[in-house]
Amino acid sequence: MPEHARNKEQAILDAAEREFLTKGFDGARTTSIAQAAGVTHAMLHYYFRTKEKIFERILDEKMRLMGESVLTAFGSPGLPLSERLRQGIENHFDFVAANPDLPRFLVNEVFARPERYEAMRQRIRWIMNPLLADLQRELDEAAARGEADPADALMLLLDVISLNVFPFLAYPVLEPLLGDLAGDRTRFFAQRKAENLEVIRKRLLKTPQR
Amino acid sequence: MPEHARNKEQAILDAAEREFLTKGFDGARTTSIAQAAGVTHAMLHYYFRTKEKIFERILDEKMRLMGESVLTAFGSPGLPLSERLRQGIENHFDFVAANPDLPRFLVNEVFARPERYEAMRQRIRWIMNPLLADLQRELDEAAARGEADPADALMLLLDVISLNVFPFLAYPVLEPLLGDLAGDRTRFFAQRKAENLEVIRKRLLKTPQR
DNA sequence: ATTTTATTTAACAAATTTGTTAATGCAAAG
DNA sequence: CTTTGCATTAACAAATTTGTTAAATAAAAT
Repeated sequence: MPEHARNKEQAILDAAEREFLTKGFDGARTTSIAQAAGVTHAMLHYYFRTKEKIFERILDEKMRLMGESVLTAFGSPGLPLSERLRQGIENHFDFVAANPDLPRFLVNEVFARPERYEAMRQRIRWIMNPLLADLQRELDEAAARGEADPADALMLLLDVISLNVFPFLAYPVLEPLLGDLAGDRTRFFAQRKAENLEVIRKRLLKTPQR
Repeated sequence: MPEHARNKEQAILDAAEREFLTKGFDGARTTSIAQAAGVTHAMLHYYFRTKEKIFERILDEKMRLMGESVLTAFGSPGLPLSERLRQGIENHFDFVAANPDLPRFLVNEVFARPERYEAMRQRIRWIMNPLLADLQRELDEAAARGEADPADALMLLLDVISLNVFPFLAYPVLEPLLGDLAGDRTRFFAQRKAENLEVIRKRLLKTPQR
């Protein structure tokens, strides 16, 4: 493929990513994408045929990125469990912080059109099930050694992801409540990260109570 | 206002709620709303002028409902802190379970168009700040009595809401990972509720460790 | 009963949006 | 140099979607 074409094709994809990520499929306009990419809107159809096809390219890429982020965040075997979890939470949190509109995009488009998601189910399993099995084994071993309470790996991972992702989704609603942190996005999210680490750390503590 | 008109107006609002909640503002079609309500689409404009105005009615109502749900869930003073939290988590979880597409709707529409939200900032503060202050006082007292670790009320509440809401947002992505729970939505969410209670309970435990 | 007001319908219109197409330019291969 | 194929543009078209309007109908008031 010629160089200048590749550039335009990529320019369109870049513009489409911004447009779809911020406005969703229904809110996105192919003319806006073309304008942002600096091409006539006929070029979009020349390269990608339809709006739907451009969208699929972006959605696939983002789904892959999201799955990969969880995998790379928590996939550090060889470390002690508590350290592995600490690093996993931090890495995952930082990833979400660097891609703050990714979760909303995926939640929306996947939830709104499950048929689009069908193709990904298998892939999600392939990626996540080994990680979950590995994590479960470590959790069981730690519990057997009396270092931690028993825990279900999926539930624990969902705890982490919920705590890491949701504050980014809800930030506009939270911001008026922040008091001295209001307006200071960075400081608020630093505090959230610490809180999430603490919550998960305590979740695993062995406690005789109750 | 005559009875039959009130009925049609209400039928339109009911249909609009379903349409907007499932498809969002951009994806919603006024003709679909009219059809679902059993009226010609001109009636929509007769009663509400514009699509935007119908949407605002729905959005306002849902924002109010959401704020109210948090308030009523956790607003039971007079109980011991741990019991108040337990009831709060359960009530809030049950509310989300009964309105599973509400969070996605609000996250979307509010995040996508912050200008729409401006009017609500003040109201959110009025509703939430007293609750937070009250909860903070109880947390401080419990900590002073040595019954719990110190905690920030807003952070704790955000823990709860994150844990309660996110699994509903992410369910389509989670479902392929559920193993023996796959397909059994009810059982999965029962387990989530128990997990969330446990996470928050442990979050407050006084621990000498670290 | 008549007038007045509110409700409803069908037809229309304007704007937007996605997608097509035919003509043109341009670069490389032969 | 010419031919071939890809890239690009401008103009167009079809479909959709929101909103309007004038006329018809029903209801309420006098």
